[in-house]
Amino acid sequence: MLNYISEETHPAPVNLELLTERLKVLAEPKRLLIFNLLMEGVQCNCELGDSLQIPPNLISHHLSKLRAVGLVNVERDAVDSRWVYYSINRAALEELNAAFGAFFDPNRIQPRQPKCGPQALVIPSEISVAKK
Amino acid sequence: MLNYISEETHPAPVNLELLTERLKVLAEPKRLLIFNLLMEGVQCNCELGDSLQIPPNLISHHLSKLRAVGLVNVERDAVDSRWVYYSINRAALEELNAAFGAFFDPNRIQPRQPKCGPQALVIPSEISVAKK
DNA sequence: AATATAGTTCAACATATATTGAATTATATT
DNA sequence: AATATAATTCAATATATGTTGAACTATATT
Repeated sequence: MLNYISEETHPAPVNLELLTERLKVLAEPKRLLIFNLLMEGVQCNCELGDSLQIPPNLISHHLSKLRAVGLVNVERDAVDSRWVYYSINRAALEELNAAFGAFFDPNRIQPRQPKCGPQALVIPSEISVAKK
Repeated sequence: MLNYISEETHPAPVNLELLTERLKVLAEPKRLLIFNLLMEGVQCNCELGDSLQIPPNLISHHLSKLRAVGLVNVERDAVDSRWVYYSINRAALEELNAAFGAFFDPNRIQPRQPKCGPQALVIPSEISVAKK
């Protein structure tokens, strides 16, 4: 696991570890397609596999990754418990949306503050003069 | 490259291929830290490496990935072209934000529409009755 | 009780990519 | 001209993870 050591001097507006974890899971073509189908309310393993032409064991694998980061819920059919239904975890999705929006907010972009390069030698003194 | 074949029957609200590509690049701990620093206006390879305790060649590698998907811009120092300055591509970031927000919008979540499982045998006929 | 069904788990394999150290490029300094 | 500097490129390696086929679990049906 990575040491987010720069957090001390350069704090990010969100939990970077959690954000990375979730993005990693979502940044996979087939999982994003599965996620898209779940957004539409499709839920059993079989239908996901049929729609995407992916074998059920692979669907299982990808769903378990999505579950592991809390983005997807599971539920067994009350009548016939062989069927398993998957759904989007709305709270987790809202959390993800908020975190993503906060971290990748274009308004966070700051202009260059040169601490290296030729200008770094010049500008600091100019600033200190300007301040007085 | 994956065939986004389900696009026909289950269209996503955004270009999934581009979104996956960019998320893949961002879903890496060190790159997210680099990105965070760039948001603060830090830009040369050397300072990124110093802050994050990462060798310059590895910084180069990660920056090239970020550049490859258009999220980061490059510029050489006008006075001393040995220095290279990196910055966030604001337009790309705005595009990414919009796409992410559209795809992961919690309001897109639909209730289950059973097409398989025990209830699938019952409900369709009920619907057709209800429609008449 | 035997068989069928929905789904998961497992081990083996394939593939992608992060990491490392050395070599290279291009420019600036002495 | 020789050396130093900032950064990139390259080949080799390590690591993570998607994919596959077979075995397995649990429940339902006949």
